[in-house]
Amino acid sequence: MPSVSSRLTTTSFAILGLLAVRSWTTYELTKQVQRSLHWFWPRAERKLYDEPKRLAAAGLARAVEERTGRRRGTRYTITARGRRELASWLGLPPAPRSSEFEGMVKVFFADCGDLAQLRATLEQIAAEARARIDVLESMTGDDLAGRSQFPQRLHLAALTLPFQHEQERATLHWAHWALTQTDQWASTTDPGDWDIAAALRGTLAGE
Amino acid sequence: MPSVSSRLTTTSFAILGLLAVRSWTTYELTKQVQRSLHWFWPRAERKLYDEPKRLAAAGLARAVEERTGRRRGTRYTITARGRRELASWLGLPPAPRSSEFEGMVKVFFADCGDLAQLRATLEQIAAEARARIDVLESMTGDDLAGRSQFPQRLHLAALTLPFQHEQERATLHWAHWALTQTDQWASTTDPGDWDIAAALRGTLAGE
DNA sequence: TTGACATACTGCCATAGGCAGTATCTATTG
DNA sequence: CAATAGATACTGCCTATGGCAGTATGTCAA
Repeated sequence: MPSVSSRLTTTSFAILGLLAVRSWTTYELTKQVQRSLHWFWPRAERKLYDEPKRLAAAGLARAVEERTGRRRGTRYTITARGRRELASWLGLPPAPRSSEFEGMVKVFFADCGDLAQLRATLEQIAAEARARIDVLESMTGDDLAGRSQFPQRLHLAALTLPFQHEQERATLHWAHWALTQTDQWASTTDPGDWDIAAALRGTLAGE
Repeated sequence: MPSVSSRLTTTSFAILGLLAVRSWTTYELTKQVQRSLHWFWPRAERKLYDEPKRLAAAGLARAVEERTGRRRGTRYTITARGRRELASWLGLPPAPRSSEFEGMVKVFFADCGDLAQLRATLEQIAAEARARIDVLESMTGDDLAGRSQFPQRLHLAALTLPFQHEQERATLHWAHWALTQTDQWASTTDPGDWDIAAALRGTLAGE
């Protein structure tokens, strides 16, 4: 059991937010995080078993053990104090965005490998963005068709989904652009006649 | 001293990549990560003192102690084996992108707070994106003006900078759009006459 | 009845974040 | 010349987190 004095983190409040929507078992929480939070606050499944315990220890959630036959299960529900802490937290300035993009690390150091590797990486970046767009389109289609999980929160989904779509579309567009640009490269250390300055100027102009 | 059997991580290869460009002291590495890698592979400064040691222990980098008077310093240089491992790693498929966006967590759970908090969060998201655009424009301007730190790698900067610009512009654009949409909301739980379906349809159309 | 999948959860170990601290050099200012 | 601020250099310590692998039980279809 984690110490009650452990501090609350963004993950704590993110899970509190889900508990504010409804009560969940930890297994349900892991599924819901995968479906929603993962887009902008990804967390390891393993830790989603610990966090609700920490919230309960801090008095921000209540844990109730359930049984299905001999198989135990714990259901977590937010407390009034948890709602107040969450409301307070929402009033604090958010931490800066941060992004982990291993594919971009590979592009950035492409000169240590060969052109086929760089292009394969770009193809993989494009494929992942495409797959994510499919998932987002499916989710948005469900919402439009009235199959929303939480209809009373639809306006919030309508606020956040556009951002995710835009990020994935921008990533797909960039990967395609980069594939086109590198098509004329002689090697990863020799871009041939590629107009670097034009690419940089295009960057400033927002092309 | 970390165990030689410790596995290599994306961070290991990212640091190897910087060592492939030139040799660095750890303090120089922390500054360079802040300037470049941080955009797509942010890492805590504290750990950037450990990682080169791990690379040296694994035979992928060489550490040479220097002295300035009585103040010690260690300079790290990539080894031939390190270059080969880096080249191999570049041929592996990249891990999925992931993003931590605390501001979006707050937007997503805005119904637990009030409208002023939501709008303040959106303003802060916009302010940060704007600040980042300024930094990126300055970097791109330097590159265009021939003040590039590594002119022989300019083609790689011209490949990766457009992506960063686009991400920040898309974020700024979205924050402004969200501010406009929420302007007509009665509260965080009542969007008034806001056309949710139109917003969702706009999402699919890429508006 | 069996096997696959769903549900439920933890131990363990490594990586990573972050705060705070100590140490020394350099340059500027009074 | 002395003091101060900033740059350079680094580690201890503690918590948060990722991830693998494992055990356990229920449900359903073949």
